[in-house]
Amino acid sequence: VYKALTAASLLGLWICNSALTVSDVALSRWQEEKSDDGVKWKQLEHQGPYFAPPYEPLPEDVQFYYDGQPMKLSLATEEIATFYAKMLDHEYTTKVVFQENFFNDWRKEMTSEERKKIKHLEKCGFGEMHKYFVDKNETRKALPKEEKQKLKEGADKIQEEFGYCILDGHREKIGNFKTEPPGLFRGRGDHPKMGMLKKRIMPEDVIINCSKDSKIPAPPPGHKWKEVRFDNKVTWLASWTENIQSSIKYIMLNPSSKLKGEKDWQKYEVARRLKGVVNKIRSQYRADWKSKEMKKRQRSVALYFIDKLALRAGNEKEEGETADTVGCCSLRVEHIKLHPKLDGQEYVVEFDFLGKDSIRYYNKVPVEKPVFKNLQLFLENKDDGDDLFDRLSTNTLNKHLQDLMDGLTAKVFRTYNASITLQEQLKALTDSEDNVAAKLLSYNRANRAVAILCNHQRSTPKTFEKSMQNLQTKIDGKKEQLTDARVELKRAKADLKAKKDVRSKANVEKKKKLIEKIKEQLAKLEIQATDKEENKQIALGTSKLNYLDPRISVAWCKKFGVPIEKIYNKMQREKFAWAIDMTDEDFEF
DNA sequence: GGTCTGACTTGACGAAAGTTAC
DNA sequence: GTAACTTTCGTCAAGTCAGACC
Repeated sequence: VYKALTAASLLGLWICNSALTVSDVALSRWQEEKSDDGVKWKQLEHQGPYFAPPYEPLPEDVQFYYDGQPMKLSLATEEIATFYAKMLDHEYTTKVVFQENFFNDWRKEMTSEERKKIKHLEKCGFGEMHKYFVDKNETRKALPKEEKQKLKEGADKIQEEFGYCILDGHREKIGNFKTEPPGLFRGRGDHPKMGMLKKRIMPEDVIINCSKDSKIPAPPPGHKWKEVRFDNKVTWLASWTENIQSSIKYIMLNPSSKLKGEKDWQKYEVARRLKGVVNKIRSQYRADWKSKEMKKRQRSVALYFIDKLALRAGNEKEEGETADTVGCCSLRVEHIKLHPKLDGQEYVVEFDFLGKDSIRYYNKVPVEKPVFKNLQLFLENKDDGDDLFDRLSTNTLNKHLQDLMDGLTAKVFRTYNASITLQEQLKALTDSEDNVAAKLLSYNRANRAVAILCNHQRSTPKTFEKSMQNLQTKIDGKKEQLTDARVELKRAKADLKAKKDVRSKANVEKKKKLIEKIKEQLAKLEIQATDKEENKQIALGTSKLNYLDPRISVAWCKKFGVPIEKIYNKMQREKFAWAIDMTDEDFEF
């Protein structure tokens, strides 16, 4: 089996394999082989990144104004001005931090004459430039079909040339093969660096990673790479350091690639191993709630939260460099409230904090008594801004988890709990007698339970109310159709009674069928409306893509005769190709 | 142990593409 | 045929985690 797997993989195929134990064996062998020296590939060849197009100067008649007077800007200054002008109707430009950061960085790039003159942002007139870009956008949208086709062909050609690489003998799609264009940094939430200038990436900034014996990509004419290296222990093809946080950005493979697929598979296998030991781990952390060591108590309470509430680990962050957000280990006193009694429940913890992407986490959770008592203890003599778990770091937590199970880290609990919830919910909600639409509602509801657990929110779509209304109109229309059809059936029946001929009989049957069809359509619409309403502020995509073992979904589809296309779109089917191929209806997470 | 940093995953958002309604 | 709406997908920011170093 292992040989077959390797061979199949080399061909870019996924082994079809129904026996789970067999795939387990294949995986562990693969892991063994992979872990020997950390080698990720033997051969890698690609074209390097596709660079953002150079700045196109504004036409003569589009002007920047200062203090009401038109002012010709140097090219570099003009380019940065256009970044701001383009964003004029975005909320960002109303924020003081954004304005100040932008203005600061902009002035740094000005010529000394410009800097002497341009001293206040509020005297800058970007309006004409803004209008120019809005118009340009509309013109592009209104382009005739053939022109659009030409643009598309141009993009396809670039994708074809830069969008693929050769990895260990097969052609693989690259995820992000373009460098990020220059612009103004858009941090999320209350980000202290929002509005700062994100500089243009040049070939001189880029490190290329490929095989020694491959055709090394040529830098654009007149340029050089920062470095060319041959590191087969990492998976990236190119990288550069970005100037806002000085973090490294990478060009990597598409999720559909073998490399990423195998990694994904491995992730779910780790989560499945957790399933086997989770009860033991749970009794252990319960025991630790009574430990004499403060460190252990904090660790065990934090782990309880991570397990029960699917919180993120919560690494420390550098103050003032990013938005103030937290996860489990970085929770502060101000983020929880303890209620001995609340709404008829005992020992309730009220969480209120900003998590990743500054998404608010708000939850009132009844906890076990020892947890509550411990929290009271942790809070003693602390101020709002102090760490709740002052003796705990994600590092020590993960080291502890590693001791409990090989490969176990805090985030595995999120994967495990998400996947097991999906499996349980699907079991509880699916009725094999239902039609496909109703089964899909059950699937979405199961998916939704996970999204709620993981706190995956979305802002209500701008068109939500309207599209809800439209759907309601459709439903009303269908109802009317149904009433009409019923009247017609009555009429047809009366006709049959009077005439008693074949034609009238056929007509009655026809009307009956029509009613059935309309009823079905109506039910489908009503299900759609329910689904939509329940999904108003919940994002299903993130859990589907990152937390739910796809084999659960594939098995469910097979078991209940739901076409896989109903739950996974094209991209998702490509990403989960490994699971679609190997899973049969009996798969258990 | 703590800190720093490189590599990799996760995440919301919005533009583009696709579909439906008129 | 096109406007209106929905879905998909690319983008890039923001996390997690491990290993090096002290």
